[in-house]
Amino acid sequence: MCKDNKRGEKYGPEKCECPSGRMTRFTEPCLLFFLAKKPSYGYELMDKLEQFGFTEGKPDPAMIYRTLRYLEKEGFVKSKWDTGGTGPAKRNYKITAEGVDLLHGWARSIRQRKEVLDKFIARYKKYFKGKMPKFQYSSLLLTF
Amino acid sequence: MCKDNKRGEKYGPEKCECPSGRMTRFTEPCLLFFLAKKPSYGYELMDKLEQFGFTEGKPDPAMIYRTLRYLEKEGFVKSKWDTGGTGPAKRNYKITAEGVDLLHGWARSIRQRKEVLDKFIARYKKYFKGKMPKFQYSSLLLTF
DNA sequence: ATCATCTATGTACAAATAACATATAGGTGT
DNA sequence: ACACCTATATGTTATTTGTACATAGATGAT
Repeated sequence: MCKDNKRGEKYGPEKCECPSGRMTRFTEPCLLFFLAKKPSYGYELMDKLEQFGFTEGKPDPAMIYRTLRYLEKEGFVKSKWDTGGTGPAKRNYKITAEGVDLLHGWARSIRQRKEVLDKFIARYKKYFKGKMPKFQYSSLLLTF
Repeated sequence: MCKDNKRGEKYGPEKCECPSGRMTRFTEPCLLFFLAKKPSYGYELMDKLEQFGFTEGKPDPAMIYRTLRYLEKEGFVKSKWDTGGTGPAKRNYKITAEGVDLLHGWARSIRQRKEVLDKFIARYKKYFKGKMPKFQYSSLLLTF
């Protein structure tokens, strides 16, 4: 993410042009997907998220733990303390049938979202073809 | 959007399984794109946004007008009152060179985002191939 | 053995973003 | 005069994410 980003604050006085670089609403489906493949725990899942573009010095732990506890509260995952193995105790999560359903819902939404982005990019390309510039906002990570 | 959606409130007491159906952070790039093609004004732009999936009884006017004023404050667009024509006066917006640059930045981010979504969908498909279910969360619009 | 470091989970608070409700006002048709 | 459509705008709340920090067991080095 752009270090000088003050732009998030759209409705306040700050000023910076770069988009904010969030992984908006993407943590939850990713966690569900990884848990669908294999039970795991927060700290390990944090690393796996890098596969989906959460690359900036690791995804925020707060986000991961919060999301996991939320998912458990709603019955989409279940956890048990795992005191075996090395290091501090881990909270091991398994996905439930409801969680798998939710993941399917997410997949569907993500596909729709992707199609909208495709459409945007197609129109953008069509309009700007030929006059593609060197980008000014170059080092941005994901914006939304 | 799902009418019963109470799920946005993830960290509160409410409960509903459906993703929230927002057009997260997409208004700004869309507005910039339309203005790059042709000067326009808020009310007209509102209609055009439906082309990109803002279908639910029109996108929130507050969102459009606030984004436009934000963009003007930062110099990405400029406006003039247009009192000619029928009906109340319109505030006609034109994109600036800086605005076009910002649009390119957005396009880049959107492309990156799209690639992440592609990757997610590919892995999801690979893992669930064969066992694709009838979706339980069926009537969702865009989630993020 | 105490200190630094890594693993692991978590909370509190603040900032950013979007949604919802409402206000204002000119124009058009009846 | 009235309803209705166009057009812009603001205030407040709800939702989501980010930043900072707290806790604590294990491991290895001095």
